[in-house]
Amino acid sequence: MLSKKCKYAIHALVYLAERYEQGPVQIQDISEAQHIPKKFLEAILLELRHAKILESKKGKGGGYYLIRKPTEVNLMQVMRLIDGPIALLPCVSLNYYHSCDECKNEKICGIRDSLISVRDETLKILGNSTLAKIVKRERLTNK
Amino acid sequence: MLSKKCKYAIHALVYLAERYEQGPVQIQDISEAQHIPKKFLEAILLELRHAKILESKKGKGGGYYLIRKPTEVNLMQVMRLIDGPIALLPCVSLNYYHSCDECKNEKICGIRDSLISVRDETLKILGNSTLAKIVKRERLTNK
DNA sequence: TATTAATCTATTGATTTAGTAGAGTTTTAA
DNA sequence: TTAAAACTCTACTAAATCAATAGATTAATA
Repeated sequence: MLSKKCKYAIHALVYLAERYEQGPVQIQDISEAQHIPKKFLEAILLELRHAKILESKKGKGGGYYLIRKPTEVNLMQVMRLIDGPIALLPCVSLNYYHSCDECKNEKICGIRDSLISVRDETLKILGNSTLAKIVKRERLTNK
Repeated sequence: MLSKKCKYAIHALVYLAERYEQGPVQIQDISEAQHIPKKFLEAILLELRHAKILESKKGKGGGYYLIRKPTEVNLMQVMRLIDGPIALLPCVSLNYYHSCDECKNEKICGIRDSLISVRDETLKILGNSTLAKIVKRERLTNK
């Protein structure tokens, strides 16, 4: 399961993608529109800024805005950033690999194959789910 | 990520599948072979018994054993039992569904489509990963 | 220079995870 | 019939993570 934090991050990013290149959007605005606790959202947006997905502007007329194209930000990146590994076990993770201490021999472990398949399929779908596509989908459904 | 509990459960089941129809296996035995804390394993096996995957025999010569064929127990069942939902959000879960309180309209939510795809692909793979296949895989690799 | 809005540090309560302790019950075999 | 083996059940605990809050600070702008 995704953490609430991650879900919030995704919703905030989709909201900002809808307003791409339309100037900064205030935390308050996102918070109210997406029903995310303001202070919690602050921390999330800051993290996304450190990851160079967002940039911010202080003072009057300030706020947050996307600095990457909505076609270049996907769910895989966001989930890894906020929640960490996507794989179901550390020993099949690409970005957060570490071996299972219990397993004497990883090569022989019969459950890894399945989990590697799950990981690959999941990454394929999430990597393909860009903010642009999500926004497009919402606009179509809303018609 | 799977919990340790779930990983332990899978390893214990694979161990028992290797010994299918060969009589009860003691907790102690599984615990040592798979490096699982004995008391923790006790609780896990009990849960698997309540789920009618295992049965136990008390007293001398007792232990745990599979009461379903290794071809009829798969990772999907075990993960759902021990860790709960496989889906990445409650609102796309088949067995543990509940709506997101924040989302005003689930139909419009653009991220659900991707997460439904992830869920379906994951279920397909995990549902296909039976204990029998895992045991077979380990035996082949071990050759 | 007052106001607006992000930034940063720190803390907190609730929940989950991973495990432990110990008394109780059932079964078998000597 | 009784001792030992082995599962059963209840309760507890430490540590980590999650979800959120508080408050002081800094920067930009009109």
